[in-house]
Amino acid sequence: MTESAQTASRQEQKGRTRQAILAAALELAQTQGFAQISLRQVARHAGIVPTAFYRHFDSMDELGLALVEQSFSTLRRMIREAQRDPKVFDNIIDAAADVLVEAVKQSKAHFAFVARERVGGSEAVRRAIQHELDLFVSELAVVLARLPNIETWSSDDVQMVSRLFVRNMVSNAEEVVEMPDHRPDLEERIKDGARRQMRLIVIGFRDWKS
Amino acid sequence: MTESAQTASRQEQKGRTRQAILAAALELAQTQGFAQISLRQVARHAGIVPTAFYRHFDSMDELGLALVEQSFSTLRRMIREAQRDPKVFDNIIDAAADVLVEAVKQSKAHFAFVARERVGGSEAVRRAIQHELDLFVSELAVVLARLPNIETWSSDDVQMVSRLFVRNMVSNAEEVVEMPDHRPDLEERIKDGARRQMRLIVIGFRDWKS
DNA sequence: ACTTTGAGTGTACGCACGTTCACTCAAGTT
DNA sequence: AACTTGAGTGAACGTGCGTACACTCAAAGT
Repeated sequence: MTESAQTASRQEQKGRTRQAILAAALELAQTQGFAQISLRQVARHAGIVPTAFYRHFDSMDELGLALVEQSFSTLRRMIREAQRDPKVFDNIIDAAADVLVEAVKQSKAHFAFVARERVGGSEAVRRAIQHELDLFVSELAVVLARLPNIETWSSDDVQMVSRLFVRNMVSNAEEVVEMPDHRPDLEERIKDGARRQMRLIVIGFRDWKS
Repeated sequence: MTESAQTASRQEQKGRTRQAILAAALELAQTQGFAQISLRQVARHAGIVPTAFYRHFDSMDELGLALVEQSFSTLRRMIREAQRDPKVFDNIIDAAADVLVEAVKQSKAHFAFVARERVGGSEAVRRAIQHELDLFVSELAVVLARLPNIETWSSDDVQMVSRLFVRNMVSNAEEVVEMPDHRPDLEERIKDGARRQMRLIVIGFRDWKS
């Protein structure tokens, strides 16, 4: 990449190339899975020479970790925005199902990456994703604990419900990822399934405690 | 492998080598994931020369499919045996949790393979696993439908509960797989979690239908 | 006793890979 | 205007890969 845009402060350009690498890796990972793509493929797709890759990441593993970070920061932003919506208090379940499907649709590639590499990736990437998911369970527990009905539960119980929610989120995200594009019927089905499952968890939990 | 055992009818020997290849692939897949191991690695580990591999499988993909088949036939055998145990009728939930943990512990490698390649594998392997899991949902639905309490439910409802059970089974299998060896405390925790989750599903479902 | 069959061997090939190294040349600094 | 910095280049290396091909040599078939 001798040139790339006329707007080019040095660090701007570096950031742009970095993003190009991330985007290239994410796209390639879609079809073959991140674990099986090569440094040279990524470089080629990003329009740089293999050795230039090292100016941005020490190894493919570090690229993977950067993608994990990017994926979860996207997710966190969406959750934070959704929390501002007052309907969350009325009906957390429907809101969560909507957010889930919307979020996954909007950044399918990131979710696909996380879903795949969570179990299929390298040791380092797998650990990073598991750590982020654990964090996410705790964060969601905090949100849930503030909800009517739930605010009286013990924090252990809230934690477990949160874990079940996240587990279900992962499962449903996998389904949305595998879903062919432009099939609103399937999408509605998955949303509906997610809603039912979450309701199930809440109801089952409530009744079983009594 | 010029020789391997003195008992050697030709097809016996071929079968033995085939098993050696399958075992080698399964073991290697444990650490790195099946998708990233090479034909040559498998051959080396199985004690044959790379070209001999082709006498048994046309490609690594076909080897993967064979492993899928092997994994699920192991699982099916265990389920079939467990069904003969009368306690299944009294308490399908505890029985299922026991079977799950026992089965996964006993053939950890196969479960690890399935859990990983279900999302991380090649297109062909992924599809094969998904297909087997779909089959399994239907088979389990048949078993469930015969159970007291459940026998009055609609078949759609039974199918959905079955799907949730299987989804949970996959999640818990993943956990057992990641579990370090010789930690009966963790094992009991996972079993307990699985039991609670299944109870949750059943209770939630029953109460919500009413 | 002979021929046929086919699992396993050994060599050799072209290819993509990760990484090294010395380089260019524009942006940023003095 | 001269100097420094560092993102991107391009050639070269050693390695492991999948696969082709000609082979050996016992078991199985006649």
